Amino acid sequence: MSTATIMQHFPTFEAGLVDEIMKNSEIRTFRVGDQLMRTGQYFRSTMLIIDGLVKVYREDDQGNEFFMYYLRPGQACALSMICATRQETSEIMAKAVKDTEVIAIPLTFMDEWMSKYKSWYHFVLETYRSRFEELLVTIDHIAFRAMDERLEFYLKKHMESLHSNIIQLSHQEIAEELNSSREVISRLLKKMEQLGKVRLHRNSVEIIKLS
Amino acid sequence: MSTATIMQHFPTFEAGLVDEIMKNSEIRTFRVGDQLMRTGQYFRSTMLIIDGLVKVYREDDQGNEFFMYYLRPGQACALSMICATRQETSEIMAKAVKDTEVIAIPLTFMDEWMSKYKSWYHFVLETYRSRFEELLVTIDHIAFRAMDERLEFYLKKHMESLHSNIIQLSHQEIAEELNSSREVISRLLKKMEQLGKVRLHRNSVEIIKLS
DNA sequence: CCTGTTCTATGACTTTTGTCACATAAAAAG
DNA sequence: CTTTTTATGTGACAAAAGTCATAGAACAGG
Repeated sequence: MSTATIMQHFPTFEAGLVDEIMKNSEIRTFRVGDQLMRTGQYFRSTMLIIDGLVKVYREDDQGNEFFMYYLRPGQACALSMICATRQETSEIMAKAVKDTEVIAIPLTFMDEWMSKYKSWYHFVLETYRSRFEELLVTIDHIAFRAMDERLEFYLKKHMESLHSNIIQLSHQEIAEELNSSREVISRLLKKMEQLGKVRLHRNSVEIIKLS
Repeated sequence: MSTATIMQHFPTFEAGLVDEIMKNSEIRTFRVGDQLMRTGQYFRSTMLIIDGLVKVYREDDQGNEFFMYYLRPGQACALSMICATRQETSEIMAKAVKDTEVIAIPLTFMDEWMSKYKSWYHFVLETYRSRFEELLVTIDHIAFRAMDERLEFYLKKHMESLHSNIIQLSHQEIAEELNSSREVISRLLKKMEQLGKVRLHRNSVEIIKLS
């Protein structure tokens, strides 16, 4: 790991903090599909994303995975930052959707850095705030919107995060992430295709123009 | 406001912090139904609940109110604590369901106290963590559960928070908080009554035994 | 190529939830 | 003690979403 890598993705971090990160943390790499974090697992470190893309899910007891939001380079998992004091387990699952590199920082440094580095303090609070707001938006959608709107929103988020108008997922996979069923998603996508919003291919959806 | 009042509800706060709170904050009281916070409003202070009970909602653009969680004495609104730096507006609405007293602390003290008082620092992080987890549980319910289960869970939370097995709400009001319709709630409650789980009265639901 | 597997399409049906209409019951107002 | 208002109960129906069954299309591996 180089100083430049950290500074590139976390430009607000002051020099002393960058040094400490260099000294005390390690790089971990995950391949597409790997889980960075499992439901029920104990946290040992905070992970800062420096490359790739991560999807964060909430799981229920029957193993259903509900997609909540993306983590991009320059971001971090909010939950892992705060479980420092009480040794808590993860309430969420996170999965790499591109090959991903993270900086893993042992939780023992959290409290110390919070008071020592203003930039770290602001980063942690901002991480919490932004993840909280993502959750609120997620709640909006499942509480107030019907499946067709949720699907469109899902495709839009996906497109923005992957910087691609082609979504490499089967209808089955999309259905699971929205906690719906394959047939429902197939039908809604078909309707969207007829409206010229998408084009459907095997294992992928090409986005033409969303409202 | 007395030192004792603060120490009673926030026993972890150290003496210096209690003094600062006494010096720099004011008590505000709200009657049943009053809004402590409106969607779109600017934050000017953080509010610590010392008496009463507050419900926190997410609103959509059509004015639907979706109930998320309760705030009890000893707790605080997570969002208001973190919007200190960037002057952000509220993403939520909070309403008193009992006559409520809060300590209103101007946001200008947030950063200073975070580094000065360990107990404040832990309180803020713990507030964030616990509200985050409440939101995750909320998401579980709307994503994975059907209305009958959500209704039972709603009644259970209500009962725990109000320390009463009688819920003083009309079917209409319950329906609005679950973003459902009056008829659906009436029918589900009727079914629950037949199963001996509740007894129905005008403008109230008496909880007998929930699963 | 052929063959088995996976993915998608779609009709028919069920269940759940939401809506409309109207009846009845309970409380409030006069 | 009426009248009016508000809350609840319920049947009938509509719409959305989930399930089942089945067929065909696309691909993968020999």
